[in-house]
Amino acid sequence: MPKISDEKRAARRAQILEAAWSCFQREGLHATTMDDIIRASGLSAGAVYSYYPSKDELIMAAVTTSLTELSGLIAPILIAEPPLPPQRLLGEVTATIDRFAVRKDYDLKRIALLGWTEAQRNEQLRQTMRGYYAMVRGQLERVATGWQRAGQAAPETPAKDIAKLFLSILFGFVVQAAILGDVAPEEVAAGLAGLSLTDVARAP
Amino acid sequence: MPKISDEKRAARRAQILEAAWSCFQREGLHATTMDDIIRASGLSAGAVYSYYPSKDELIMAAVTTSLTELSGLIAPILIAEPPLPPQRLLGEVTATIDRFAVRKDYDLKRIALLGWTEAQRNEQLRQTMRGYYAMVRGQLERVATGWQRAGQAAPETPAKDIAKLFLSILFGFVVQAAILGDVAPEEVAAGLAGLSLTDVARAP
Amino acid sequence: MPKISDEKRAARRAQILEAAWSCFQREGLHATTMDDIIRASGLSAGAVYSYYPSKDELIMAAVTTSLTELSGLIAPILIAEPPLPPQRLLGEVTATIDRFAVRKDYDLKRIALLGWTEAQRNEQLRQTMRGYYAMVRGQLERVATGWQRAGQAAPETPAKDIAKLFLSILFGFVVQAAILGDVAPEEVAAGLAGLSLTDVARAP
Amino acid sequence: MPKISDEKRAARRAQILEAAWSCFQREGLHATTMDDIIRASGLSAGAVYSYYPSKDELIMAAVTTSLTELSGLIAPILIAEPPLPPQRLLGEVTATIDRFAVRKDYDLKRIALLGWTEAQRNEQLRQTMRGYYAMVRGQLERVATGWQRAGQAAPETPAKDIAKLFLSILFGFVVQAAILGDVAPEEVAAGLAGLSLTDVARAP
DNA sequence: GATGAATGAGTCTTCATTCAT
DNA sequence: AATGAATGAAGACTCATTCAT
Repeated sequence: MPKISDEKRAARRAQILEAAWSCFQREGLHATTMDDIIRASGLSAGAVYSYYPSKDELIMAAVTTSLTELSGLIAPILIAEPPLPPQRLLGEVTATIDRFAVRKDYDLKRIALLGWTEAQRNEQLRQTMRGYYAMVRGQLERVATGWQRAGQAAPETPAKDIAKLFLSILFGFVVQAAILGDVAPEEVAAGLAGLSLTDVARAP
Repeated sequence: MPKISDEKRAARRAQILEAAWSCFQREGLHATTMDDIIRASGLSAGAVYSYYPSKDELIMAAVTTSLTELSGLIAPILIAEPPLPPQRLLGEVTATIDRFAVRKDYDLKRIALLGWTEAQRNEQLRQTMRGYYAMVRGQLERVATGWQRAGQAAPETPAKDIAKLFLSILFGFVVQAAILGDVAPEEVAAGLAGLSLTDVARAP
Repeated sequence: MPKISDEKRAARRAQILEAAWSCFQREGLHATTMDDIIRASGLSAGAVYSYYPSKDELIMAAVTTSLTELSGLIAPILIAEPPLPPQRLLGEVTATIDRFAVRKDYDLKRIALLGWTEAQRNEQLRQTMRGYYAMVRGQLERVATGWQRAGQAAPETPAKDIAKLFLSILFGFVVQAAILGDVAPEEVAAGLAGLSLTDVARAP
Repeated sequence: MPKISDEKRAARRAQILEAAWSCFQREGLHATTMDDIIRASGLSAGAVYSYYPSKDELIMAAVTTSLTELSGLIAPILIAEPPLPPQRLLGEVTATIDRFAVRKDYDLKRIALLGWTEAQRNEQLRQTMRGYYAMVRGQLERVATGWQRAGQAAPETPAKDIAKLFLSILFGFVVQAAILGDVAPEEVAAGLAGLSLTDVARAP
């Protein structure tokens, strides 16, 4: 076989990653064997290893790629100017996360949980993840400041704290949906609205 | 040989569980070997196996015991009548979670993440966990109803949604603290206050 | 496609052999991978395999070619009539062996050791090697007879034994130079002279 | 099983080493698989690995143990005072090497060749080996000085050169016996006598 | 003729579990 | 009851070789 084209190479990598995702999500990162992935990918051991030199690299790729792809989808929502009001923003972002299971056998929420757990023992992954979430939290902080300006958040509360609260809600949505399974984006959004008291309070 | 007393037996089980926690949290559930735990416990392989017949049982015990112990600490806060107002409740519960970590070599947040991940592939654990969190959410729903009665939550929002939002915040606090590490209980509580707009709105 | 010329074919074979030598000597016969050789040769896997159909063939070629090339250099020294006296002959032959190593990335002594070791498990190589060394020993026997005629060796000693001793010295020089590294041709020659006692004994 | 006695432990190690020797000598160091050794030892994979933590350690042990055991046998011959005359010494040492196949399936000469080859790529082994042979050569130098005092070697030749020559003969005997197989200790000894010319020269 | 991606049997090593003492 | 040596199935990864292009 002559040299393979770059697209074909990328397609093969994607094919392997797809297989890895599907196995990881079913069995977890460490309980998945390379053989599982190899069989799922439809390729041979050697082929898989020629694209990803070790199981660890595959794990890193599976997790960071998820992170990056999700990032691409969420950023536009966070960047919108003026920012969406709290409940709307929450509804949009959680819906995006929920919808992300674009590919068959791929559920972002499960992968996210796996990645968080793995980050506890994989320093490199931990760093990458921290960088990524720090960035998201930065964007949320900007959004929070916008809310304060728009009278949608208390001005005396540090925007950073609002960002932390909001990020918690997002993370928690992922966990709750993954484990209990009965949480819809609208529900958390409604819950936040219920706790905000905005309407109630404003109704003189 | 004389039969071992029940207390001694319980003490041994605790000793092994302690060892398991410390290893699990450092290495993760699957990357931890029985040998790690055996060495950490200071007992022999045979002894450990006579108390926990398999690694899976040990994993189950480590996770469910955490769940139960935490439950015992949080229940009183949720049960208080009348319920604490939203921000206070959040502050109390997260602080309890945070404090629970103090025990040497034991960090509830890490164990929780491990447990959630494991629940994805262990049906029995998943059921146990669901049951437990469903109960917590039930309590939260009762609390939310209390808030609505007290004018601390919008009455038209389903109490269930408020409970879901609140549980998300708790889960998310655990994740954010485990990964980013720079989140204090007061901060998320303040963030919620900032988003509630209660004071602001009520001002005029 | 045009058939490749015989010279070009021979040049390619030499190029591959050169690459193989350089790898073998660095890593040993079995720890060298075909990929090492392929990369060192600058050719493709397919190309290398079209010249040498297997790793074993390449090993055989690397070892026997060395043997043959060395043979070509040593034969003239052994054939000289009348034969050089013992110490001179030893000096010349070891110097020739030593000099043969100069070629970049090629050290005959290392290759010889590899070949000897491989001959222990490769029957074909063992036969080839035996034939070759039996021939050399035959030449040495002729030389020994010459020495006896010239009064340079005891006439009552079987010439064959002298040949065996002499071949041992040569083999041993290779080993000692390869492992200890601090042995010069003149030194072994001088050592033999010292043990010969010729001058001393003849003195009175 | 309770703690094993030290002797039993040593016996097991010996049993594994024996198995390793027998395989190494048949197949060579790298072509031997751990599975070969495991099967030959009659133990399980885990057991073998609990005594020798890696194949490399086993190789090191196999080679250095040979070196040490041989050392114990040869040292007394070299230390004798006054030293045996050259031919006798050569005869004794080569005979000792030859006889060394104490154990079934163990041939020192083959192991020596394997060790020398391995030392080319294993720095640790190379160092160990150098130290060992440097010591032997030191002893030979002392012997050579004795010969010179006794008029059995030319006094003007550096004793070191005589030692180098002698060590070459020993190494070469090993190689020649391993490859050509038809060399007896007496023959090399006789060959050296024939080259010494002692009797001839002394005749008049 | 040449290329180099793909194959898959085979390698070393680990580790949950057992059981003779 | 307790010990810890032993088991052996299974895991990650390699590498000689092939063959579609």
